[in-house]
Amino acid sequence: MPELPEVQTIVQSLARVLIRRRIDAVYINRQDVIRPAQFDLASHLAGRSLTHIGRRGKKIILQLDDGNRLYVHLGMSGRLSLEPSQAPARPHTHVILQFQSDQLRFVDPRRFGGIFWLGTDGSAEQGLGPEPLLMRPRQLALGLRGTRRSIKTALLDQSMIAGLGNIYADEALFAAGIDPRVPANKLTPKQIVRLNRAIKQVLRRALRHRGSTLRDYRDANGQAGRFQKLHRVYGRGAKPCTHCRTAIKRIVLGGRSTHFCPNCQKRSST
DNA sequence: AACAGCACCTGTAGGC
DNA sequence: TGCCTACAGGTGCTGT
Repeated sequence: MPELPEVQTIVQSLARVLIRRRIDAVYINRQDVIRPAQFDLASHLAGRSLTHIGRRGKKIILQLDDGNRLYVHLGMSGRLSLEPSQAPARPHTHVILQFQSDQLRFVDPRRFGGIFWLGTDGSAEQGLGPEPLLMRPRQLALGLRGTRRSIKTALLDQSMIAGLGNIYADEALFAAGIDPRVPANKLTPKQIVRLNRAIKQVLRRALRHRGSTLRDYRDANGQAGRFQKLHRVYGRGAKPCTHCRTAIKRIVLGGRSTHFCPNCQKRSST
């Protein structure tokens, strides 16, 4: 479900409320969303407070006052929601952190997400490429040079760039005027510069609109995002391109649906 | 050793 | 209404 803008939006709303607040209790309804398996999360969290909440790629990183850290990955359907303790818990609420009068609830119907204990030494960097908002064209060029996969598929590879997902990969390629099927190592230097700029531009705009809500994404306060209204290609198959009116095409690349304008995003464009 | 393909899960929307 | 299929903001494993 959530990509960088959605994750960042959640992090911001959580940080505003939870920093320095004590975790009074922890309720685990499903142990198997916690990694490592069998890890006793409750006893490591109870009585602690949060000193920092941040993000790396799509991981939400929580720092505790005893120096331990953990991260939450939301997978496709995960949510972190902050609700009054007495509010009824929705189905698939797997873990609850009890604060004074509120609860932070980890809800994840499909269970592709999870809660990962890092301890004091674990790193959230594992397998992650550069942060797209900080990325230099040279870093992008370096990564893309080494793969013949389609540029779309390459952008979804978190070790290439950390934080893009299916929506923002498609939107960035549209903004850059690049055909998603082009092999990554065939992009010209000019296209790479343009793509790097397009990625940042799309992500910043999405952040300003608090992410995209297609079906069930909500921030920590239950608010939907608004950026879906500004999508130019994602989910717009057969609709007219906002730029040239050509019908947006939907194809499958690397097993993921991919949307693009066959006129604005040409293989041959430089 | 890179890469395609599939598995992991549940919910929902659309066709008949 | 009910049954069936297709599809969904992601990733990790498998075999080639």
